[in-house]
Amino acid sequence: MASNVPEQSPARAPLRRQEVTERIKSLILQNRLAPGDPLPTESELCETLGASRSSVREAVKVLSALDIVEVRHGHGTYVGRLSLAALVEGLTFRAMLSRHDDFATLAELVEVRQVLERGLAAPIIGAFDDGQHRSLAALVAEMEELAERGETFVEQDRAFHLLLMGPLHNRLITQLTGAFWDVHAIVVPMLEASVADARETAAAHRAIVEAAARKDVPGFADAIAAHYAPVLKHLNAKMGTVDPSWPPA
Amino acid sequence: MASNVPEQSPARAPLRRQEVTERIKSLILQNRLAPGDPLPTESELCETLGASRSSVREAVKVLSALDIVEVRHGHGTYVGRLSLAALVEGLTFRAMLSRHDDFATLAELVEVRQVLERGLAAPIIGAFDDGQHRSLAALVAEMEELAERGETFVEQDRAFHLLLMGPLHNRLITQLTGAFWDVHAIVVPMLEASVADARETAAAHRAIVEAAARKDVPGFADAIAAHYAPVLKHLNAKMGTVDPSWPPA
DNA sequence: CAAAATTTGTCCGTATGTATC
DNA sequence: AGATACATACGGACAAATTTT
Repeated sequence: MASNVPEQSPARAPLRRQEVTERIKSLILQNRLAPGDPLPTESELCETLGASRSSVREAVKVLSALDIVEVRHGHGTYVGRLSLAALVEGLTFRAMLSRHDDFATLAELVEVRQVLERGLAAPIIGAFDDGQHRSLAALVAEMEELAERGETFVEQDRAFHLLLMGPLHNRLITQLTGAFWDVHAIVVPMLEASVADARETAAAHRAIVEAAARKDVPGFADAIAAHYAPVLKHLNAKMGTVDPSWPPA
Repeated sequence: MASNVPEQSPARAPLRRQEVTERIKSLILQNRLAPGDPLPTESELCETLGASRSSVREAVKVLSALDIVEVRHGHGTYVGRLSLAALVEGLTFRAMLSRHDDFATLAELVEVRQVLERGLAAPIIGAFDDGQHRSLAALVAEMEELAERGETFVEQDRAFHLLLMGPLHNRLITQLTGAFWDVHAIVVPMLEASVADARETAAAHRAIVEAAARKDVPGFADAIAAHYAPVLKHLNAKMGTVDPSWPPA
């Protein structure tokens, strides 16, 4: 059960690409660069680091996948936004791969989202103010309007949950919320697991806002649970379901 | 090689590497491969996908960074373990980059860990049984023994928190716990932010186990809070601290 | 508008290191 | 130890995208 830290059996020659990767990271750290700051060009990195262009490029691509670096074709290489894009891509792939047997991965994801929001009930309500109330109420109104017309409201839904977390001033929580939501939004349509009734979902969001406005912590937690309950029920009901017609060519 | 179809305006030709990346992912999905299953060799992928080695290699490196693919030098390419290694690397880098100004990133990380464990108090206690009690108590005993000798116990600490989450049967929660813990363990030593007193930490873990054994949900949540409180206090106290002597050459 | 300069993207050929039989 | 299969690394050439002149 060793954690994923150095493994040094027979001191093996470190791979060239790995060396370059680490040195680029050090370059950013030691120069205290910020997202958007320019990095040396490929050829400059080749000279500085004494590596071929192939090695440098592969290293840059790895860092690009982690959003530590951002590459713009014909323009240059820059420090990345350090987002959780890699988490989204990894979890999305995992969910799609496990989908054939069951929907366990997706259900686990929903559980985590629920734990985060329920566990943060007290601080969320503590920081709940009028401005936030108005913004959330407006989003819910949009949801209800769209639901009545038989339309969906993915954008409003995402904004709602992010806005709920915003006042906590914890960027990691906000980004995790967004990341988990993104995975869900990407995977669910591919499962053809039609979402719950839109009106029901809109009503659940309204209940969350109202509980928060009442400063009712247990009520808020219950409203969160009620919001996720139909999703979890639906996923658990589809366990074992297989759609052999997907993915298409 | 002139394009007989002049691509006009917004529809930009997708990059070769991106195409290859997607097709390798599709290859895994459509063939329902599992972690450890072998993938075609580089040259085979070049033929199948009609791309050069460079493009294939860069694509494979990206997938390797996400642990969707695993490359063993001189052996072959295989489906990866789909771990959260990319999350660990990304968060670690972010924490080290933000360290110059403050310890906000690390503090946010600790908050998330706390929310997860506190929010899961009820299900954890619901699934708490004798075997788990013995395992956790044994770990705590080791901690106390090591603390008395003035030693640390990172391995026992990591195992403790993973064991706490184990019975929930939610792999995502378990992996997130491990990932967050890893980031913390990697970053903290680099900050020279000396950890709290080992005996105090061991005692906090014992309090958690005892509350769980009593089936005392609020007591468990309080014990979790008491466990993280000194860490958060310490991080907040160091806000703005800068150690110009790091990193070394 | 057009050409040039800069930078990343792609391809090829070759040589080397590594693991397995 | 040798042979084979595979990934790693290098260098050069040209294509594509972007900005500047």
